[in-house]
Amino acid sequence: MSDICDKVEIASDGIKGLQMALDREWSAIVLDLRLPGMDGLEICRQLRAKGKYTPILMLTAKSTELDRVLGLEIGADDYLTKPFSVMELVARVKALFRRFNASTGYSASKQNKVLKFEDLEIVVEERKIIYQGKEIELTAKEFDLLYFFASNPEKVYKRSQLLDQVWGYGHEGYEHTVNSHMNRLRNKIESDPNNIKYIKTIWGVGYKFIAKPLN
Amino acid sequence: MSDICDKVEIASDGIKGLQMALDREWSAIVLDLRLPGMDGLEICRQLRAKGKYTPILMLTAKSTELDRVLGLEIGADDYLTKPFSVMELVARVKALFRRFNASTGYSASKQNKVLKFEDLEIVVEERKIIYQGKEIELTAKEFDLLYFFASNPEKVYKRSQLLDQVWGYGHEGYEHTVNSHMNRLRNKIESDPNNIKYIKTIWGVGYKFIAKPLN
DNA sequence: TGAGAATGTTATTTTTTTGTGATAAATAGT
DNA sequence: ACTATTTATCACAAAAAAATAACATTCTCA
Repeated sequence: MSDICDKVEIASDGIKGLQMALDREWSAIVLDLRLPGMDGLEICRQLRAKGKYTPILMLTAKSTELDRVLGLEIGADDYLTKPFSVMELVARVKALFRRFNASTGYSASKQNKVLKFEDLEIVVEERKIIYQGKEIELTAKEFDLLYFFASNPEKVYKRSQLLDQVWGYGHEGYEHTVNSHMNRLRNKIESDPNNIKYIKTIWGVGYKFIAKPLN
Repeated sequence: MSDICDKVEIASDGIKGLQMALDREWSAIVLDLRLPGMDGLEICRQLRAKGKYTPILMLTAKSTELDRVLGLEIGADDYLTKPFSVMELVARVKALFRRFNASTGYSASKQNKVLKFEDLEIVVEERKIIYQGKEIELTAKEFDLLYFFASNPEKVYKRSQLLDQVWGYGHEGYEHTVNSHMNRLRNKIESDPNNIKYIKTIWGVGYKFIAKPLN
């Protein structure tokens, strides 16, 4: 989140959160429906009733249509159902910024448009990659995984971390699912298996993206 | 300003502003000469050089004749010296609208009135398309969707984004409504379903318009 | 106001993706 | 070299997503 925020603060319960929201000006509020102290809907309702229109992103485990309508009617601006990935959360918060703080917002999304490496280009907005000069089709998960992974070259990720980040916290699944996806990615962007250029296995730990960014 | 505009957006610096001006269609641009990032004159020059003829109202503190002439030569359509009253600004913007969007009161630039692709032409002012040499009837929603969509080739849009942009923010509706419309559009402009030329599905995400603009 | 068109919704079918299990290969420790 | 552990590979079935078609509702305009 640090790439889109100057300052993040967390309230440990609903009542404190409401107080913070009222006391100061925020760019956006991420609000869990299920909270100790005071219910998320109630907070939302009270904020709006008191004339605070800070953009609110509501998080919830319940995903029924009823809840959704209720949440939005009470004044939330967007809504995310658990489990969600960090990427998704960041994207939604960015969207909130764009919608409500127009002047600042436009830049955020246009930044980081293209990740460039030798022989590999990741065009985020177009969700496509260009490998060795030609476009390669990736599935949604493949793209998300590669994009996240390639955003932090040289950093080693454990499989569990990749699951958390790309599949979403709380996602129940096996770690070796990551293997499969890395395998599929390698088939698409590692033309010479004896000379790995991008996706390196860190034995006993996880994976590391090893290409140098060109921009 | 709200009495004369549907939507106003503000760029925080010159470079972002130029990007916004190029990315989308605007009825008019109010441009400050003195800007962080990129000079107003330069923006004006670049826009015109790239074939964007959105009406521009230039604001400036300097009021010498030289600046004025330079500003207009470079392609600004009107000019306002600080300090100015809001009334004056509104009046000038209205005048711009009158001059440039006379009959329709809507679409802006002289250029780009027609989006041209191979086998497909979108005539914005007449809200009609020409596919494979002959005119095809589109309904209102079909046209709006196609027009918005085709204005940004290669960019991937999620269904929710299309709903926001074409149906309007706050529109309550199902995402699969978009599917239906895309389906109908495809029936009209994709004569060979095995060889998609315009409307590509990005599985798990949304849609992308994939034809290359010809102008 | 009423017929026809446009649009939105629902249900069904088709397609694509993706998670998983089985097995093979690779690596590290002894 | 042998074993235990980790990773790669592959095929397949389940799940998810989208296309399609049929239906219902809303909107338009004569």
